[in-house]
Amino acid sequence: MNKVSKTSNFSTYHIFFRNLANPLKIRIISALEEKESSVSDLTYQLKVEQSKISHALALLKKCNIVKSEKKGKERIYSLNKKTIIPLLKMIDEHSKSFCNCKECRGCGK
Amino acid sequence: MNKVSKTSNFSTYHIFFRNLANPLKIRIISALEEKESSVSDLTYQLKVEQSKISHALALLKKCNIVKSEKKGKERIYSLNKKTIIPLLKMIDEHSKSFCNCKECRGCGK
DNA sequence: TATTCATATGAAAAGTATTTCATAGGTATT
DNA sequence: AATACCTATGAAATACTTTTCATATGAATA
Repeated sequence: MNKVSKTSNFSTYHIFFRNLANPLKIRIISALEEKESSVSDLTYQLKVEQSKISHALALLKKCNIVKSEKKGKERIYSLNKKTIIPLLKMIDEHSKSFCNCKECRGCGK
Repeated sequence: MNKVSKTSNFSTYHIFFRNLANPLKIRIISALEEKESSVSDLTYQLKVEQSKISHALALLKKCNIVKSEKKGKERIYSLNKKTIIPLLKMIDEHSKSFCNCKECRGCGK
């Protein structure tokens, strides 16, 4: 394995990026960027069924994109901003540098 | 849509991160980090069927992770290092900060 | 221009991830 | 301790991605 993967490995990348390749999880990340929320908060804000939110959060937590803490019967989720915000900004920059036409979103045309 | 997504959008993230959530595409990225290569080079280096490589490269190109130029009947692919190298390094850092046990690769335990 | 080499592409099959739905496990409240 | 509320979880169904395989396109060469 070469440079980029010395310290990490393919599975790590896979489990991490899978989350970011999913629109619902990105919506959750966006919501948590604004303010930490409980599962039911997210359910209400995003108008998405509770178990979808829970399943998604479980995967996000697995690679530490979010963390949670108990608060009574609720569970408050918050974004691990340190990595994720700069990372998404990088992609924003990246795609701004290239084509962003409606059809393809980054075709390079 | 909120902060992170002002300049980008869910589709952009999706198409971009989908690539990085795929082991073969990560292998291709790793190979191209070392040196630019033609499709048949990659086919040989990675011991992977040609059409798999081509399909993968097409998706990587779609969001400008790689670019290509013609050279006779070959097509030389190279990595758009500016974004991708720092980005992968960020994930390496991120997962180093957390658990990295064999079973879960980032469970937070 | 026929042939060969390199790459791309379409579509069905195979593989993988998410969604759905029913239900279970905690915690607070009565 | 019964009930209500909040969240998690398992498994089947659905949706999505990648792989496979056959073939097409395009460039070089004999």
